[in-house]
Amino acid sequence: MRMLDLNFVRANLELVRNKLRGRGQDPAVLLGDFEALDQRRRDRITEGEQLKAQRNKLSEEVARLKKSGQYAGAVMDRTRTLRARTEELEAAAAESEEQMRAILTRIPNLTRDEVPVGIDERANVEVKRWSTAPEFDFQPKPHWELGEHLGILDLERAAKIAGARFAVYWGDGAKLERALISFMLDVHTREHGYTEVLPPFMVNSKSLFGTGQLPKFADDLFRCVDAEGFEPGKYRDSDHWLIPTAEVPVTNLYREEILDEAKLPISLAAYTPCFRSEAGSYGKDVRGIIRQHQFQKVELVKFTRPEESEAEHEKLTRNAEAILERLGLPYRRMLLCTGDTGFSSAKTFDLEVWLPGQGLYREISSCSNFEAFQARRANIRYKPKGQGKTTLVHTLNGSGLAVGRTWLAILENYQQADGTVRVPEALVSYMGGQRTIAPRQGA
RNA sequence: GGAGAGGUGGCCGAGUGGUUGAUGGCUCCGGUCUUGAAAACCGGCAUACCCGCAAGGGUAUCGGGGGUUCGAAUCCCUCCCUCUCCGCCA
Repeated sequence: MRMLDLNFVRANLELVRNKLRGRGQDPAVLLGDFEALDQRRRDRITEGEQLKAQRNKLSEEVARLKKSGQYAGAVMDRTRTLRARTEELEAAAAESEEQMRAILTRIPNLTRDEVPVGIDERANVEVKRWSTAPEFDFQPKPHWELGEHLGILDLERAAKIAGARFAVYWGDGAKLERALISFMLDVHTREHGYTEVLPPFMVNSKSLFGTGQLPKFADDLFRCVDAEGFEPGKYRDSDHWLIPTAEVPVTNLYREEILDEAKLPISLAAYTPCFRSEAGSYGKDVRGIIRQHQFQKVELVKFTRPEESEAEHEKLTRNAEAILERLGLPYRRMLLCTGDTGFSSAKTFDLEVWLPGQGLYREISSCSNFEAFQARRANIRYKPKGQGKTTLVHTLNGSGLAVGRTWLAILENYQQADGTVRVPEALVSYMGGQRTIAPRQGA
């Protein structure tokens, strides 16, 4: 189990080192003395296997002797003696393998060459901007004020029943969330060719390894208390973690499978809640519902042939943008720089929605091409026509969209001077014909 | 939770300690035949790693892990998953 292919890393060490530097990471820390470790590993394997070959020969000798009724005791004794030494070498080889595995599973994907080099979001590049930006003749409010005023967003009681970073939606607030989910799924399935799936909201650690959340990002996840704890390097079928995104269960649907080339590309759309511990983001985005332990999301996932993944990445990103456009929400598309691109991704576009209540753009979707990175970890392959060789597929995904952030973007963009909120035209039918969200009676 | 049955290569399915990485069938690939196709026939067809310029050789893998043994797909332990029955439950 590894992330980048060992042979590739070995043959392209300098490239890998450069790509790591591009991400702002120190190759020496991540790779250690790669060549020496690799050489020692190979020496140990070679030696151990030679001994095993010898042992196997002797065992065959025993069989031959016994078959012809001859005495085999002496050979059996020799083999027995070989055993201790063999086991030693095996253990040493296993130790080296583990060292290499630990290194490889922590190397992030190599970013594509067109990804701008930079250490943080300041180096991201704005690719496009789309707007029907609303003009306000009053001071627009942030969504938490609007939500509270309307009686549809209840953060206080959420904190009481679940703790900080949770939300309770009442009345039209709950209805708007549900309308958004249905709207997004309908557009993607009816117009963009995605198949809807409803996966489990918990996954095992093997799945989290497959998409790249484990081992490195265990702290960002909620893990259920199972009999077995978690130790990096040990991935199970039977433990339970809350999903941080539908990407995990949906991409892993085809883990350890060989897909039919005729069915590619496969496009799946899934609604799920997402759970994130948000460790390390204390004090960040504490107001409103920008950053929550639980939020809802409609996720788009694709499995493609390697040569189509770039084109499909653009299509997927356009599919996400279509939702923003249909809802009349101003946004811009950012090409993330090397340092801001996620661990598993080779190239990522973030879509950022305009939030007039706060006067800034906020990420509402992240669309990534993982190329073969996840496919290699999860072992998802297909058999190209004409060649016998099974090949890793490319995987992609993107939010289409984050529902909670869409919800708050609508509040902020469609607010009116009196604090009520207009319902975007595209959602009216999903809201049962309702055109305005007014303060909840009896709130 | 209790009792039982089972997990073998892309798929189906043999195999209960000794040239079994694994019979056979299907799919797939190449070829013969055909105007073309089908059928028929012939041949090929697992993966990873190690050694090697290569040819080739070696090691490991029969759900996962551990054990017994000179030797394990085959025996033992354990975990996971699937199926049947019972109980409980949304």
